[in-house]
Amino acid sequence: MGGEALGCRDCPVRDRAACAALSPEERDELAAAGRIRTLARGETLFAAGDDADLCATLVSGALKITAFDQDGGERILALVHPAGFVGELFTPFARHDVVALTESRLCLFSRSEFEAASARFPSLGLALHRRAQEDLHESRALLDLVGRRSAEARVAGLLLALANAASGSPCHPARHFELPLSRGDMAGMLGLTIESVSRQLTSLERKSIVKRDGARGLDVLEPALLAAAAA
Amino acid sequence: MGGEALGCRDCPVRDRAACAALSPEERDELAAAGRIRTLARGETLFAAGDDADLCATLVSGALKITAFDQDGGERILALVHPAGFVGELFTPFARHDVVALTESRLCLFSRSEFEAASARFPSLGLALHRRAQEDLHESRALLDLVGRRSAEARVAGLLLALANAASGSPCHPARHFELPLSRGDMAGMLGLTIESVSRQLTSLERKSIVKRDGARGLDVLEPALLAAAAA
DNA sequence: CGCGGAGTTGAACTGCGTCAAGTCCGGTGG
DNA sequence: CCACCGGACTTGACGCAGTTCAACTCCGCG
Repeated sequence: MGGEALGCRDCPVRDRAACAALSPEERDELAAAGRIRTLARGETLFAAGDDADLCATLVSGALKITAFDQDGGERILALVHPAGFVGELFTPFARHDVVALTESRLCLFSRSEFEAASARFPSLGLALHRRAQEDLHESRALLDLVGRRSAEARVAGLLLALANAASGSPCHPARHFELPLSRGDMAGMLGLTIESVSRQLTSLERKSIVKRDGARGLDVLEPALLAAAAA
Repeated sequence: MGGEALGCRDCPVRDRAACAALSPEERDELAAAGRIRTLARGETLFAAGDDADLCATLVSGALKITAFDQDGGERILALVHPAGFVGELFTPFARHDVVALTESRLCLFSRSEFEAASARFPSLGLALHRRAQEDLHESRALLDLVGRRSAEARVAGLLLALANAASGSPCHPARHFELPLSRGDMAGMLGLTIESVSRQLTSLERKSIVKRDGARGLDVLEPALLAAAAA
């Protein structure tokens, strides 16, 4: 529960997160209500069914939002990247688990305080609304990726999305990056098995489209072919 | 482009739609900016790439939000039920097609006027935010349904969702209703083929869980078994 | 009456899941 | 330092659920 005070001045997401919509004075006021928390890889922020009394913006690292199908299989519904926001603002209980994929730093608020702030500062509420809309589009993009596409297309599409997220700029993929997801996580996102993901990776490697570098590193050798495979 | 004036007093969704958050005077003011439009089955409200200068709440009928994979296959990303809201508030272009599944009545606004109104009336902006959050949850629920579940579970889950939507109350399914979706639409939502959907329907019927009544009618004989099949 | 679109059904094919080894790697302890 | 272990990942063989392809039925409509 490491609760330090907030240092907004050198926050890496200070002008992309929801709070970037605030004036410096307003932000200071909000910061007084929040605190920093660090999550180790695999640690869960909150679980489905918990009181939804927390919310947070992600400062660094990566989170997953997961559900479980009756037989215990994990389904990943969304990834959260830095500057992303998590927490239920309108429902009494959390609907899904939120778990750190890598060591992560969060800017944590009590939900009631955050709601009060977004009522007081309309620009904050608007920024959150915009963010919810983006989450919706990402969710639909994932839906599109997972529905009725071959295993190769799904894996290629996910790698492309991760490469785009890894390079700061959203439209050209990073040439080299570390996968934040285990094979099991990828399988859970794509609705495949671990084995299928692994096979598709080796297949993409045999075609010289990507190259694995250790368990988690990845080189994108042919971005165009990767995009084509994702079609 | 049938543009009548708005008659909010006897609007069937007057206390469930976003505008229900407004006071009567505020609503009158908003209504002055909007107009009613009727869409025939199959007619499209706007298409991906269009300027996003329109938004609307659905008064009656049903819409689908669709994308197309390269080879022309249709993927349905979401359904819109009465009181639902469509339109991009934060992006310059529409991302997806929006098409009427059945004859539908919409309450139509220009986007700029609607944005102005939601800036002027914070409760309207908040109601839209809440609605976006609900859409997000629905999208994730669909993601969960479509990922790694058997064809039977997907069809059963969709029928259950449609039955719940058809009964006004969201938690007990209607015993009899008309499917707003064609087989092709269902297949497009679930990531299956038309043939698979058809087979699963006959299978559910053989198990006496549902009963088809003409091309579109459906009786839910055993809600509990249907829910079990959707697990 | 004949046409066309939507739906159903059947038979054969195939991509992915399942199961079962096997490999790689980091950590722990002798 | 090496030996051993366990977890994450890879690879192979096989079976099956769902796709594909191809009739065929049903029904509304000109």
